[in-house]
Amino acid sequence: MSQQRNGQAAGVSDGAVFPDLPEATVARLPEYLRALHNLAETGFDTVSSEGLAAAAGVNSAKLRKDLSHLGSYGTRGVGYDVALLIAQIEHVLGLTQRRAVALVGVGNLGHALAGYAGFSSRGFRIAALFDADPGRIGERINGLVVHDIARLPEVVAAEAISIAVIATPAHAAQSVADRLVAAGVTSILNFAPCVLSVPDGVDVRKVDLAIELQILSFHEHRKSALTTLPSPTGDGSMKIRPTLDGEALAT
Amino acid sequence: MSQQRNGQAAGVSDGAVFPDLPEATVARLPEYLRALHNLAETGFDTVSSEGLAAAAGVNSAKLRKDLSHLGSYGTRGVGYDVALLIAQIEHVLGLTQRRAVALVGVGNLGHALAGYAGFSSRGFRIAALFDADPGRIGERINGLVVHDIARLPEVVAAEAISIAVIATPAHAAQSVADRLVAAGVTSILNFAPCVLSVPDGVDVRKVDLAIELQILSFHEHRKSALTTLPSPTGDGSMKIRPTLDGEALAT
DNA sequence: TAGATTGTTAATCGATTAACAATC
DNA sequence: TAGATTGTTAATCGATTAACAATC
Repeated sequence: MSQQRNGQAAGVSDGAVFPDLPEATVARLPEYLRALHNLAETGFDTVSSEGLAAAAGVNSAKLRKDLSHLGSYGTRGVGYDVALLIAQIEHVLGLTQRRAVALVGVGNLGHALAGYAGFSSRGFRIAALFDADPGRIGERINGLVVHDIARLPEVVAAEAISIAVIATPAHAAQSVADRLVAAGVTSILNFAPCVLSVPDGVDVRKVDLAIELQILSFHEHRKSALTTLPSPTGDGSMKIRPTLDGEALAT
Repeated sequence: MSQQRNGQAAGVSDGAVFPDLPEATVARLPEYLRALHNLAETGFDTVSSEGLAAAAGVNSAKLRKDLSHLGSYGTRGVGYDVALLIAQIEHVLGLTQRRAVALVGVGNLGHALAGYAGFSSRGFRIAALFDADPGRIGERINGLVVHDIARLPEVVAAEAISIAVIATPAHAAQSVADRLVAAGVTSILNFAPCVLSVPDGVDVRKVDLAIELQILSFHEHRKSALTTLPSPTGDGSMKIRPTLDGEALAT
């Protein structure tokens, strides 16, 4: 059982059909795509690696390295053709068709995700909603009716769904994942704060909102610990910020 | 201007007060913490690296390496004391006090985040809501009133807020970030699909829901491209899954 | 003591980055 | 041609992993 795909992105073993892409590159391509769409709307036909890198928040060496994995789509001395690069990245990401997505769990967070416009505008169609709560089944959200989760196999097949979003409480998520996999889903975006176990060949990505804040909390904690220490640059200045932590500080 | 903290986690330059933690370790500590709370609830007093690693979805070598950065809190031949390790991780993450968080943008997604129970149960208190839409100001969500964003400085100071969540449309996010920073916020969790530019010393983490699906889409695309290719293991078997992509396949 | 399990070492691997030759 | 910018190289850095000595 694998819990998360890692290392090089899957491709055929001889490398003839598709080049393998480093996972770090795959994770950045969507950001480049978003930046390119912005540039296109602003009227740019062409962009340099420096310009695109700035728009995507990375350095230009990394951007060029990433794009070099896709093949050569830039022109030396000129830059990249915006429309061409958009098409190429959309092709690599498999976004040339709109993908149908199932969403399981229409509570607080799931309800918001069902109405999230960003899914629709960036390559996806929420094709079906599911919940286990009898009180919610039949409810309409954004033009979609909430199905009983028992109907997963039927609806997943009918809508040709291969990607699902789990927005249930943590205690229900593993069971939902099992049922999704049994119904034929092969990619899962998990918002429940728990680890999912899935068979090889199924990809899981996890988004844990509290974990994001906890990582920020760590850095806040570090920053406040620096409050009264002498500057490491040796210029004699002190960083004085009020510490909210009330923690013992080295002096 | 920095857009994202990277590399080793910040600490004092001489390393005397806090050990520096690798960023990859920092990002996993919250997952260990969640797993430990589960174990504690299930009645475990002690857990081995093997057991905790399984619960957190990592391998045990990585877990031990991560924990070794905190100091030595395990007992050879026995394992880790669950309560002690919880306390240690919460201390390192700065979760010994409940941190006040501001949320800006109470539209579709922001409204759900304002009611997200996981923030409250895992170390945070949504202390204030803000929006720019006059139609939403004064609205009550989960017992909190939505303030005019013009009141940011005042409320951030009064509530001692250092962390904020941006859940506005992308076109408003940079301006909101600027105002948050001006008001004294030093950590931002950004749900808007855009790059934020902030001064050094301010940490930004970004969650882009569509990007998560696009990364899964890439892997779906790869999986369907494998459909009719001979097995790389050379056992003569074929991976036959119906391809939904309708894409030209090498044969 | 014997068995179990940690904490650390060292090898490996993947990602980042600066520099620059190639070339438009 | 001269200037600009890509694509690639090679060095560096950080993260992962297996193995095992230390030790409970």
